[in-house]
Amino acid sequence: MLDVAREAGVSLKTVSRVVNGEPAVRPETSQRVERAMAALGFRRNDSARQLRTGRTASVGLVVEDLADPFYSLLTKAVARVCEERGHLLLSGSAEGSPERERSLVSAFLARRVDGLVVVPALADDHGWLAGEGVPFVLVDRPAGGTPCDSVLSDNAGGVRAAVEHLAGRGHRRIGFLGDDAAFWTAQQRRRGFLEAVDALGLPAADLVGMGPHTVASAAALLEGWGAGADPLTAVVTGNNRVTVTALRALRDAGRRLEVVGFDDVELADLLDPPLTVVAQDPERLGDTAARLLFRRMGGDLEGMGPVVVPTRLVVRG
Amino acid sequence: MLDVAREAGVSLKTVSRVVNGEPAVRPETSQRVERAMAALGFRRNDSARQLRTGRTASVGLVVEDLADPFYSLLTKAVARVCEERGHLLLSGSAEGSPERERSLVSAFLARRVDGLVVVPALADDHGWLAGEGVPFVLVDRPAGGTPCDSVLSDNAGGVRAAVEHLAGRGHRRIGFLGDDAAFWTAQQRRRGFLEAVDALGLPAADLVGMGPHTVASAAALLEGWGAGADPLTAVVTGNNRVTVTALRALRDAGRRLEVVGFDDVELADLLDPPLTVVAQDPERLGDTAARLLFRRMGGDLEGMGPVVVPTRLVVRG
DNA sequence: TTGTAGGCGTTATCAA
DNA sequence: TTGATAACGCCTACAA
Repeated sequence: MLDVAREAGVSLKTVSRVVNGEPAVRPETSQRVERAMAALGFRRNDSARQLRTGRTASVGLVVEDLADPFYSLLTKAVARVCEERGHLLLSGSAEGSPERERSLVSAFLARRVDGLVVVPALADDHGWLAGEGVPFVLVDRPAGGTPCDSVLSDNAGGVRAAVEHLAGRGHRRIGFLGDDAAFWTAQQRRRGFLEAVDALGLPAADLVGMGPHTVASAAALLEGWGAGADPLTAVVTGNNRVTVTALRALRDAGRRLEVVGFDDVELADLLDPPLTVVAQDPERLGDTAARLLFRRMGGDLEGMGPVVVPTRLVVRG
Repeated sequence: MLDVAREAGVSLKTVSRVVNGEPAVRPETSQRVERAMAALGFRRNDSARQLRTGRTASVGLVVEDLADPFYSLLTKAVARVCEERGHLLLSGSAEGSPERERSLVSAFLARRVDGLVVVPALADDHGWLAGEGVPFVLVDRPAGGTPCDSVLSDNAGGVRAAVEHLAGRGHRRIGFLGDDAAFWTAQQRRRGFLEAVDALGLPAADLVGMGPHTVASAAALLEGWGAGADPLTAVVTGNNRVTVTALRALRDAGRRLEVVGFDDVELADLLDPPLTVVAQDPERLGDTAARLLFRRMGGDLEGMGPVVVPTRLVVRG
C-alpha cells in the first residue's frame, strides 16, 4: 500500500481511502491511485486489516462429514447466506469425534471468526463453547446443559407422518429399523415411531430394531418380524444409511415389503417400487441457522433456544 | 499476550516462546506461562501472526458446486491433505460462473492463502491466475493458453471402456447421450465414444446426442434411434445427470435398453436392472491435486503439466 | 480534500 | 535463559 502511495504520489491514507471506497477523495486522485494499484498488482492484505479492525468477516462451520449429501447441502446453504453478507465461510468435518470438533473450533477461534455454526459430535454440554464469547448456533442436534440456539429437524414428527401414511394404507404390523441409539436423532425418530403406533393403537413395541445395521442384521430382523401368523407388512427406516441397508436385505431375500425411508435418496423414483420417504430439508436447516447466527452477531439476543424445521412426506408410486 | 506476560510476570517474548513451543525456556517459567494462559483464556491471534510471518497456513479451493457429491468428495480429500499438513482449507462454489470464480480467488488471495486448487469454470486461459504468483493446481478440467498443473480424469478412456464392455456383450448399435458440448468433459467423453466405435468398426456416428437433455429430449432421441430395421440396443450416458434423465425416459417409455453410465450413482445396484457405470475417483483427484499443490508450495517446480487419473468400469448385474 | 501519528498482536533481531 | 524493541500492513483519530 505504501508502494502504491509512492507510485501515485499520494499518502498512504489516501490509498486506503480509495481501497475502501471512502467518499472524500477527488475523482482525479482516485484514478491515479487506481492506476498505480493496477500497475503494481496491489491487493489489500486482509490479515492486517483484520488485526486492525478486529473483525474478520468470516464464519466457521463444523459438520460431521462434508462429503455427506445432507451436510454438503447444509454447508452450501450456510455459504450462500455468508456470501450474501460478505462473509467468508471456513468449514471442516469433525468425523463424529468430539476432539476434532474442539480442535476445529479452536482453529476457527484462533482465526477470530465472527461466529460459528456447529453440528455437535455429542449431545453433551457445550458450555465450553458458550464461554468463548463468540456467537454460535448448533444444527441438526442439540446439546444438553447450557441452553443455546439450535436448529433441528422435526425428527419425531417426520416418523409419525410415515407411520400414519402406512396406517392409512391399511398396514397394521409396521416395524422400525433405526440407526445406532447413541445418536440423538436416532432416539428422536424411535420416540416418534413409538408415539405414533401408540396413538394409532397398533402393536409395535416389539417391532423396533436399533442399529448399527448390516445387511445381514437387517435381514435377520425383517425375517423374524415376517414370520408367524401375523407378519410384518411395512417398515420405516431411520435414516438414509439404514434405508439402503434394508432395501439390500429385502432384495437379497426376494421379499417385497412397503418401505418408508427417513431422508430422501437420489433415484428413489427409479426404484421398484418407487420409494416413499420423509425428506429433511438440509438447505433450510443451514439457511435458518446462518440467518439466526447473523442476527446474534448483530447483537440481537432475543429468544435464544431451539428452532424446529418441519420434514416433508414425499409419497411415491 | 501482553496480559499473559503480566500475569505470569515474564516478558512478551517469553510468552511467545511458550506459545510456539520454542525450546529455550525453563520448564518452570513455561509452566507459569501456561497457567496464566489458562487463567486468562488466552488464544493466539492468527491474524497478527500471519501479518508478521507472511504465511497463513491456508489453502483455497474453488469448485463448481459444493453440494454436488463429486465435488464434495473432492473437497473432502483436499481437506484431509490440508489437515495432514496443518493447513486450513477455505472453499467456495463458483456455480459455473467465471466471475464468481475470479471473485472467490480474489477473496482467497486477499487472505493470502499459500496455494489454490481450482476447478475452472471455463477452459479459457488462466494466465491471470499464474500472474498472481501463488502456486495453484487445476482439477477436473484443464485451461488453455498458459501451461500449468492440472489433475484430470481419463474421460475418453472411461467411455472407451464402456463401449468395449458393451461390444463384448454383443451390442453393435450403441448410442451416446452426452451433456452440453460446451463442457470440456462432455467433449472428451464424446471423443472417447467416437474413437471407440471407430476402432471397433461399429456404426455410430449418427448415434450421438449432446445435451443439455430433458427427459423429453432424451426420450425423443432414444425413440428415434430405436426405430427402423436395425435398432439401438445399448446406450452410454455422459454423466450422472444424463444417466438419471435417460433412465427416467426409458422407464416412462417402458423400454429396457442396456445402459452404461459415466459417474457412479448411489443405489445403482438396487435399480432394475442394476446399473453398470464408469466410476470416476473424485477423492483421488482431490488427493492428487492437493499433494501436488503442497509440492509446488514447497518450491518443487519439477514437471509441471497435466496428470491423468484413471476411471474404473464397475460392472453390475 | 488530504496527510500524520499511533497502535492492533504477533514474531524477529539483537542484546543482556 | 530471558528481555527490549522494531517491524508486519492496515485503519482510526485527529490535524492541516
